Amino acid sequence: MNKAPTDLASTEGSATQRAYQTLRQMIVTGELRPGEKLKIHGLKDRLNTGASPLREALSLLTSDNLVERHDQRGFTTAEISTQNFQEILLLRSTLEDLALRESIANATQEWEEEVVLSHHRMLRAESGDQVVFEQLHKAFHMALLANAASPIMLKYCSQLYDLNIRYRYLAGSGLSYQRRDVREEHKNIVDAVVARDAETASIRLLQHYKRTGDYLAGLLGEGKLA
Amino acid sequence: MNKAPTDLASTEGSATQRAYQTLRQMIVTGELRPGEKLKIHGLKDRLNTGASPLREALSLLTSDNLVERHDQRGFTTAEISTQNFQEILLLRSTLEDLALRESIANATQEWEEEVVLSHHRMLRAESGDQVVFEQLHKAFHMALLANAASPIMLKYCSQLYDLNIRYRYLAGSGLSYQRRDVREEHKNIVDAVVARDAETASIRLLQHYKRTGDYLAGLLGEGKLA
DNA sequence: TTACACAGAATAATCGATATTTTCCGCAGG
DNA sequence: CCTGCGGAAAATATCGATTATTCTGTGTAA
Repeated sequence: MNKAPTDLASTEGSATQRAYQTLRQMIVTGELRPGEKLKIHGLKDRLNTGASPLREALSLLTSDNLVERHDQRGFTTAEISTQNFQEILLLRSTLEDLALRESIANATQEWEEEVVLSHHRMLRAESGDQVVFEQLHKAFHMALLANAASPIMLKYCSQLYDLNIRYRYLAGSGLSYQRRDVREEHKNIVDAVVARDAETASIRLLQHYKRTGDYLAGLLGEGKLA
Repeated sequence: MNKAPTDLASTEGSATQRAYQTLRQMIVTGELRPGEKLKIHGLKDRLNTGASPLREALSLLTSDNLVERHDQRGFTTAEISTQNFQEILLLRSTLEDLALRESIANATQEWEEEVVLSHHRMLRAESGDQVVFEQLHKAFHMALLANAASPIMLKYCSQLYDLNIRYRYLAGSGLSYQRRDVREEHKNIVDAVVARDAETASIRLLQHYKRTGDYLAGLLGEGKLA
């Protein structure tokens, strides 16, 4: 049980890169609470790395809206609020709608196969570790959009996805009972994509977001976020 | 004549913050060319600051899509391309449309006055220094959106604005002949805002972007970007 | 001629120590 | 009781030097 939280990929990539991945994961999963102060010294020990890579990693996370930088008084994780959540939902819906349509407009066989594959992988991991599942879930959703030749938009979508999933983690796993509906929704999206029906695919994707969004917003409103 | 290019606000704020502002300006105005390698050592001298603040500033710029980070082989400024330009234009149009409508929906007297003021300030600086004018131009456009209670969206709009204006700088000042039309367009947008007519304001704003966009895209296509 | 390997130089990344700034707490004065 | 003012303690930010990595050019062998 004493695997340090930073052991992922012990020496792969730069120290900055490792710190970045680790911190991002810790924030998204709620291991670092919203609004929590991120003290350099403390994290230095926890991730056993130097201050420079740490600060760099935190700077990178700032642009992902996961960390706030307060000049001369350090870093904190981003706060949460219903407003923030609603904004993320709106932006996500807007941008993913665009991206999905572009993706379908450029449809190729490789891309279609990649969508099917990532969907399958996600299904297979459904009963396993939540963190693994969520990674594959993200991979699936990004695969839907990946065929859009718009790097900035995809980057935004990825960021917004993480911001959104953070709320899901904070809500705990009490939402697994929905799994069955969600599964059906995913399946329907894939079907529409394979049929190259952008209109239907988009409507289904947005509904999918709206539903889980409403559910989470409900929890948020009740102050039930852990 | 000794003032280094970094002397702006000699000791105001942190070294990181200063480096960030300076570098951003240098990239946006084209003083640092697209795709140019950003060597830490060289910049250290130019901005006379240490390596740590520099790296941090570059990390921050990465999230603004102005700098690319290549793990273990340094930083470069972002490349330009017509695709990139078109993507920026599309995202900008989409997001600013949303933001402007929200802004108008929340309209207050203070906000309205702020719009009028920033418009006036921009007009006044029209014949002065290009850099000053561009700053006020940005201030005006951001003022239009500022009443939207959506921080992430505003951040994206600000980033996209800078990415866009970079192309304008790269195209040189050969576009000043349009000034008169643009002036009229600005005026019309302000009028629609004051009238709280979201539909008209949005249409005018998007047309405004489309026009300057088409013009710049034309230059880009001809390879005329300095 | 091309492919490969290697050494040396250049550059990036990181660390440890120092300087600077903020925060916190107790105390005096209103 | 509240407010404002030091001054120590903590934390941040920065620097200079060290370490690790990548790049470059040259020579050798197939």
